[in-house]
Amino acid sequence: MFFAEVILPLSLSKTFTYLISEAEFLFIKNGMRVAVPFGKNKIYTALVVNLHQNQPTLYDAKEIHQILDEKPIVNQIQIDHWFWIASYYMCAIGDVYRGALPSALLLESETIISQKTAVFIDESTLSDDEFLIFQALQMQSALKVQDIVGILNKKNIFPIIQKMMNKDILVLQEEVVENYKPKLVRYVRLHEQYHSDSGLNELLEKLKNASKQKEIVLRYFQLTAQDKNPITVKKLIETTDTTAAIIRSLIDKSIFESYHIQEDRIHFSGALNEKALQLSAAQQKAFLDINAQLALKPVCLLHGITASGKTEIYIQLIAQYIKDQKQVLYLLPEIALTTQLVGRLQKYFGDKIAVFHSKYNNNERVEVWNQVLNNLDKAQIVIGARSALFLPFNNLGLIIVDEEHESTFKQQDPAPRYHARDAAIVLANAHQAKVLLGSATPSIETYFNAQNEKYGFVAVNERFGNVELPEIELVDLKDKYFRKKMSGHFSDTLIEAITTTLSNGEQVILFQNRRGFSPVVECMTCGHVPQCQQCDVSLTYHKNKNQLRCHYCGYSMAFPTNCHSCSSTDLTTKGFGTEQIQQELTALFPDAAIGRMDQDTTRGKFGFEKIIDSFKNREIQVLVGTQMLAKGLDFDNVTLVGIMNADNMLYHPDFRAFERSFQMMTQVAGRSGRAAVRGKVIIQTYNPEHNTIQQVTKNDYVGMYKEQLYERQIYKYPPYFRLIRITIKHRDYDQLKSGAMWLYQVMQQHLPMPVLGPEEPPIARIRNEYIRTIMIKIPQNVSIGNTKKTIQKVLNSFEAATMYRSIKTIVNVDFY
DNA sequence: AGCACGCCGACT
DNA sequence: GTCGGCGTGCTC
Repeated sequence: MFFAEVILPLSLSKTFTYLISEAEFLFIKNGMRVAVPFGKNKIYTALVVNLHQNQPTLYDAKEIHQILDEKPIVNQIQIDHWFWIASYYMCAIGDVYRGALPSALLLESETIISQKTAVFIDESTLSDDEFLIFQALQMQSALKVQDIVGILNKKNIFPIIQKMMNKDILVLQEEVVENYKPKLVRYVRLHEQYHSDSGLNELLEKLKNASKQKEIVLRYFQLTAQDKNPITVKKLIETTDTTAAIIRSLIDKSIFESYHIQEDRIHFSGALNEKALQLSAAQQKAFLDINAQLALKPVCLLHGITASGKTEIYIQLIAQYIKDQKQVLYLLPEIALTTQLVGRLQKYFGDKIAVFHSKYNNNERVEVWNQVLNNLDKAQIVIGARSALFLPFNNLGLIIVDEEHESTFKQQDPAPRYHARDAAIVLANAHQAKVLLGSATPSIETYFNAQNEKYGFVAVNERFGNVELPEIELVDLKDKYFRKKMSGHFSDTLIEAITTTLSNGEQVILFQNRRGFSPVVECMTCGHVPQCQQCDVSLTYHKNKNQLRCHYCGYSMAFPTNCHSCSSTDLTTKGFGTEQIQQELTALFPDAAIGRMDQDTTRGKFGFEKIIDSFKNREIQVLVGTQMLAKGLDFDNVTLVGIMNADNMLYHPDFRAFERSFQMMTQVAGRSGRAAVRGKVIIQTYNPEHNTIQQVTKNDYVGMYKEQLYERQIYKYPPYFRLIRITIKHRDYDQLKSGAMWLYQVMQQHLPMPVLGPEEPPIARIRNEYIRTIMIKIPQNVSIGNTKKTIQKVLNSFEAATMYRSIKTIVNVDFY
């Protein structure tokens, strides 16, 4: 007997065993997908990870339903890597599988309900619900489970279906739906009969009275003459500024005919720039040093100050690996940055670049997946956010992790909670590939590894083209408020600087970190602030929609007309977000073009690009934004950066608050003066003497590193200790409290290391669930593997205890 | 994640 | 007395 060991796309840690025939045994390879029945009547897309002949003793293995692939779509390196992620980040292998594979490749079955043919049904024997289903089936031959839920307006419809099946009225059928559809593009061409000169005259005669249609036909000729390529319907509509309806009428009249061609959804056409890349002396030296380091070590850190031209160094390095026919993965912290980067890389690598991230739709992702799988030229360089790490590379030579310090490389919410930078290093090791970590402000852990010579280290300390670092000026808010030099949140110094910059025709960026300082509504009479019903937070005021919203559960309500506590109508908005800054700015500079960039204004696939483009094109003079602005954007006309309030990031209850503040401010400051003119940065703060702020002004990364490292050692934080956070949630406050205490005590008994908690987080209730956290600090000299095993054991017994088993637990390894 | 089984309160 | 709510446990 032959068996296949598979993983299922469910949050399950086990693999499952299915029976296969000998022929299937010989055909199936690891990494192929098979459709398998699982549970009562569902079919899932499972992934084969092992083939064997060991019959399970405790149960009868089911047979697989169907083989879905001709050849593996996942390779062994990936499978091993996924198991490593599951084990290191303490999550189910099913979670990794589900997170890794584009969802279009994870087909799921859908139950199709239809009427049994050639059976007489006595309608009088049917109950009301049964009659409704019966009637619906007269109109439509097949129904889905969801349809019936809608028709009956009931949750649990299975008993009714069961009854009708017993009465021999219905049949069920599981249907696996293929989600991926190749993209077909609609083209138009002129109908054959008008190709000759005489036909043409006839056509123009015909359209004499339809000026719009005639214009379209003429434009069509113009376009074909211009670039010889087939003309898409879309292009014709765009260039002639018409509607699809008019084109359709031309097709209906048989003047045009339309046809379809399958094509890749994503293609970047960039003219190849034949000119070789010209590196500065400093860049060239860094490039050689990196190569020397990577010859000795698998990982190298490139510490290059802002605007030192790291991208050119990357390009040179990529070119080298491409020449050896190796694949290159370029990881970025933010999807929004890809457009800018793709544009730059195209000049050197033409169409060898593929992009992969979560804003791409399912079909687009499958295409990139297949390109990488088949090692196609057009996916030799993959640019992507953290999930690109899961692509089926088979010949990886280099991984670049740009802006290595960014926290977005760590996936926080749904499992797998992996860190893309760390997982990339493990993956590279399996491929015998190299990793380059780049940053102007490396994370403490990475710099520590470089200092200890675990990683290679290369520094670039001059800006490209020898542009000077910006001049940083601190503004003491305490003093300014005392001396009444403030207009709203703007100091006179900042206003003056903005005025000068604008009059020079240069641009300004204003940075406001919203974290923890959202605008709220407050009652002037009783001080009441509206709270979310389900979460322990104040509702946030959104001016453009005149709404109050909860950022945690998404609840929203209209702006209240009176206080819900005392009914007073005297309400005011408090707090300080980007919106308010924009508003104040408009009042101060009524003639300036002001743009805002935050989560609200960058929704949608190209929302971000739109704002960036209009800023680059200088249609916007002042850009107000949140942390998004800190991430590697390149504007050549910005000479002033203002940080509205440096303090709210400094005082966050987080061991990385100072490190993060330094990184954030240094990165934002780096946006200023990237071309010829020396830039200026103004930081408004209540604590101008604070060490971290002083380090930012002196551009003293090493000073910040040393100070933080010292504190990390004393207070037992990374890199000296590894942290695991366990979050537990429950609807019942008391049950959660006692469960948290139990878990804490048992953990402490079994672990010879600091266990902290159980702590109530700043937001102690979300979506009506109370939350507590426990933190475990693992010293360097203790085995992480064994510690995790112990933690898992304790968690297992916690989940087995009757009184606690309804409490949800979430483990987050290296949560920082 | 489903989905069934099984135990308690609101209806015929 | 039954219908249906959701807490609990298993799925190869």
